[in-house]
Amino acid sequence: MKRIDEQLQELARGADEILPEDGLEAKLRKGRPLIVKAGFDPTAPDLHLGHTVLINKMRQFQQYGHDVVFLIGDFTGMIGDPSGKNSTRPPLSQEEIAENAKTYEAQIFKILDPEKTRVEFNSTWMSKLGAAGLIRLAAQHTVARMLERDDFSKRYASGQPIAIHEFLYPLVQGFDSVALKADVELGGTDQKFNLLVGRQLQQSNGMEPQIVMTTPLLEGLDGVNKMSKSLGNYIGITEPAGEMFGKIMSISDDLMWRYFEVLSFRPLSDISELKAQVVEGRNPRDVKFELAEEIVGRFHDKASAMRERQEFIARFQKGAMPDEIAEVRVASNGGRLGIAHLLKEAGLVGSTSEAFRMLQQGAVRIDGDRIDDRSLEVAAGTTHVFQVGKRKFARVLLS
RNA sequence: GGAGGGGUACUCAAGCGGUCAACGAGGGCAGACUGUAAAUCUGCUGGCUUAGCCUACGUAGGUUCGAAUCCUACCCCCUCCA
Repeated sequence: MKRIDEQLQELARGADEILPEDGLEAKLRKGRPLIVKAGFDPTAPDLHLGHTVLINKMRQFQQYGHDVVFLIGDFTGMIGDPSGKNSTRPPLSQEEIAENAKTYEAQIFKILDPEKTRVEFNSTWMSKLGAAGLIRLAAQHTVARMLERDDFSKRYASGQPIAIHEFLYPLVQGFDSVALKADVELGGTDQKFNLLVGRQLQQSNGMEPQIVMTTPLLEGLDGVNKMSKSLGNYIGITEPAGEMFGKIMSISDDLMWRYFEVLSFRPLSDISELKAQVVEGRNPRDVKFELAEEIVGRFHDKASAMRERQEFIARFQKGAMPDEIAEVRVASNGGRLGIAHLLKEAGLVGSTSEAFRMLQQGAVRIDGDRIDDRSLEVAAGTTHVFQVGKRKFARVLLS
């Protein structure tokens, strides 16, 4: 096991809060592998880089030799984390849960070591607990403490309903820590309350309370809002290599350092070195290349990461066409086809109206030559590369 | 149960009989500049058999030469009182 102060420094990296502050060091000094728990929702996982901040943290613990538990909250899933929606989710079937767990594994094992990761389901112990056990559990916490949760107190103050079962969510999550004898629990900043309930329940059960570590919500591509699917500012970890590379390259220089901190596996010392190089005049773009290559390499492989880098240079620095352009067959009706319709049929624009707009704005190129003639017709039997904007290409065979 | 307010394009939000495919802001897209950065500037942002048509302002009707704007009914949201 590595030296404790080195562990501490890297483990604290990018973490939002560690509670209590000096608790982690005390735990590490025990000199045994710690049980590190992080819980996940059992609904169909479609992870993006924002989610991986937490998983990366799990990986770090794993690398330092700790016992990392990937906990799938199949029991808690029935409750649904309180959000004011005030509805109980229909429980997922055994099959669905198993399937979602597999999907999780396929995604998280790009980061975590499958050999060293314990995957658990909280229904294992929760379904054995029974009604009596649940009542005993509920007896260990008070309404006043529940209402400390920001979400609850706001709703209570403004007269919004809080269903009783919503109180069970933090309790069950906390009980998971009791059942697993967790030393550390990781979660997003929004989980802070739930994580702290775990501490309290462990104490009630005569255990030493776990350390709570929260990871920040990662900013999305726009650098302002949290990365989320609904805002469209995300990088999904199953995205194609080219997409992923391009998206990382499109982030601002400032944001790049943030991503380095929480997404890169490189030690902090490397990152300080890179920062120093940029101050000395190194082009930040080249540093960004390194980040993009590392991330793409993680979720695909080294070879495709390098390929995407070459592709990127050729395409955007030298203005070349991409190597691989999707081929599309488009049927003309009677030997010719108007440019607007061709672009629509080829899927480069959403409507003919949009095609006309793009033409007007000078966004359309045929074989690299800009065209703005909206009445242009293309003869059948020809093949050309059509381009709309900087990134949409199609090789169109007009028949 | 009673009283009032409101539903407009991706979002927020003007308009309250014609000049409204609908002000403005955000977002998005495109162009310029670049490092496909960021910032900035400019334009666009319903559809089509594209320079003219068609469909759109909660839903369905009605009044009118003409309605997002007026009337009726219905649906849905919010606030206050009980």
